[in-house]
Amino acid sequence: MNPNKIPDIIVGRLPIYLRALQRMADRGLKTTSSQELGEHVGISAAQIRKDISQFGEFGKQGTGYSIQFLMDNLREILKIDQIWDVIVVGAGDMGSALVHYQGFQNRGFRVVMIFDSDKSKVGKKIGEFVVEDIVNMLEKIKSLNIKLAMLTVPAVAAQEVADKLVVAGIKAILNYAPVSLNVPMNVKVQYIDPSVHLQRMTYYL
Amino acid sequence: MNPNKIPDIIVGRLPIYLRALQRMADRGLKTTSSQELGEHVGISAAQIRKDISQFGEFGKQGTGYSIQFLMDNLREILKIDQIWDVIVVGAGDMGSALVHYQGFQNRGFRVVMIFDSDKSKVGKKIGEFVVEDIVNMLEKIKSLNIKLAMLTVPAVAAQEVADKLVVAGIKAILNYAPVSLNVPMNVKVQYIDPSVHLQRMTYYL
DNA sequence: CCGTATTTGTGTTGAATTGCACAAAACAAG
DNA sequence: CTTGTTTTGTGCAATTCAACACAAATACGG
Ligand SMILES: NC(=O)c1ccc[n+]([C@@H]2O[C@H](COP(=O)([O-])OP(=O)(O)OC[C@H]3O[C@@H](n4cnc5c(N)ncnc54)[C@H](O)[C@@H]3O)[C@@H](O)[C@H]2O)c1
Ligand SMILES: NC(=O)c1ccc[n+]([C@@H]2O[C@H](COP(=O)([O-])OP(=O)(O)OC[C@H]3O[C@@H](n4cnc5c(N)ncnc54)[C@H](O)[C@@H]3O)[C@@H](O)[C@H]2O)c1
Repeated sequence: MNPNKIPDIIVGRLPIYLRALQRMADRGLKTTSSQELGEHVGISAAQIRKDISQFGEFGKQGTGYSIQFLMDNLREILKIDQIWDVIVVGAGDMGSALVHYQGFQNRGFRVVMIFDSDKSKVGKKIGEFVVEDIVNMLEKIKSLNIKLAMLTVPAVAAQEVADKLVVAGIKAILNYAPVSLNVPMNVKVQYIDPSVHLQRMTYYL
Repeated sequence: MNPNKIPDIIVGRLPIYLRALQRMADRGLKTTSSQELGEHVGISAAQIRKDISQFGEFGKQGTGYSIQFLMDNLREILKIDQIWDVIVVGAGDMGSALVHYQGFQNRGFRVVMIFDSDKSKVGKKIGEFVVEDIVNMLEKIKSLNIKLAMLTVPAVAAQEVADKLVVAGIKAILNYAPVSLNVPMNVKVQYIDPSVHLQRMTYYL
């Protein structure tokens, strides 16, 4: 693997490539080209080739890429050649949907626990999980050595809970609360806010 | 308003600024500065000033920005100085969560209908809505002149449903299905896929 | 085995984006 | 009114990102 610093923007596209490759593999295809992959994901062939070539030479001239081989390598690059345990914090509608969601399987993740502060929810079952009390969260995260969390608490509680997650050793937060989080530089945050996403499109209407 | 073409990347940051401003307004603040706003959203003050100045002069030297005034202008720029009707397609866990979600209020959107193809779901209530049959979707979208849709069907059905949405006149799709969509250039798509977002962070672990 | 078609990886160029720095405006205090 | 402080808007420089274009490698048909 190349020791050079890879731009975030390139890393951000790799999961998109991987997702498209997985769909091709599901349809029984064995090889593809930067051209074909580009048509699927809406990115130029040249850019795809350049992105992939940052990490090594995975294609064959004249033939293109072996889908399986490229997927294996992308998974390794993204460190999802393993299953990451993820916790959910906030056992409301969104937290429940995520716990029920079967789509993390085969994508590198597994929900292992869900936490809430509401005593009337603690102990209740959601899918196969029992809602855990947030007061035990730090201890559980540490003992299970969990690095990833999805945050589905109300906006007003999000920063406070994020602080707890950081203290517990969480290194990446997928934040569903509609608020920007303040975390140390070594902790990554990604945001999902449907209002923001919709607002990015209404400008063009 | 400046007639110049504004880069997508700038438009994409405006909703983030707006969200932070709304939170400041909720806390009773009246003015802010590019410096302060930047600390909240994790973007440099210079960049915020340059982004905002693409659309006009909304600040006062020495004082900063009136939060209310800047919010009003950002809403107008993003065309959310109105309420957009949005439909949900796919009445599963995610579709239900979106229908129940109160967070679209005050952000420019209102869910008005939810569709599904499963006859056993059609007619059932989800929140205050009755699930509509997807066979009536084209007609309903056209008669209500709806431009926005959130797509929460399984990946295998997503492209087919997206095609129907395009035919019906939908101009912006928020796609929750883990697949890239192929749509005409005049239709915008935004993607929400928690696996992709998580995969963008594991690289750095 | 040869000629044609395909497709990668990459050096180079060009475009887009960000960062820097400061004049000019606004305000507050005395 | 003057002086000192704050903060915007923006020209310019630096950096980052994307597009182009092509040599080199491979496959294939005959
Ligand atoms: N439901 C959606 O479709 C949707 C969509 C987009 C974003 N969101 C956002 O996701 C978050 C959750 O949404 P929701 O609809 O599930 O809300 P919800 O109110 O149904 O659930 C929030 C849960 O968080 C728990 N909680 C509150 N404070 C907590 C704390 N300090 N520690 C631990 N748990 C705490 C509550 O007890 C509740 O169970 C919100 O920020 C919301 O804005 C939701
Ligand atoms: N649940 C989650 O937390 C979650 C998270 C991320 C992404 N997603 C994605 O969102 C989508 C929906 O997820 P879900 O958990 O709600 O799934 P789900 O299976 O619970 O719901 C899907 C719904 O779509 C309906 N449907 C199927 N084909 C249809 C068609 N052609 N036209 C109209 N409706 C159709 C089904 O009847 C079902 O009601 C999936 O693509 C999933 O990958 C879900």
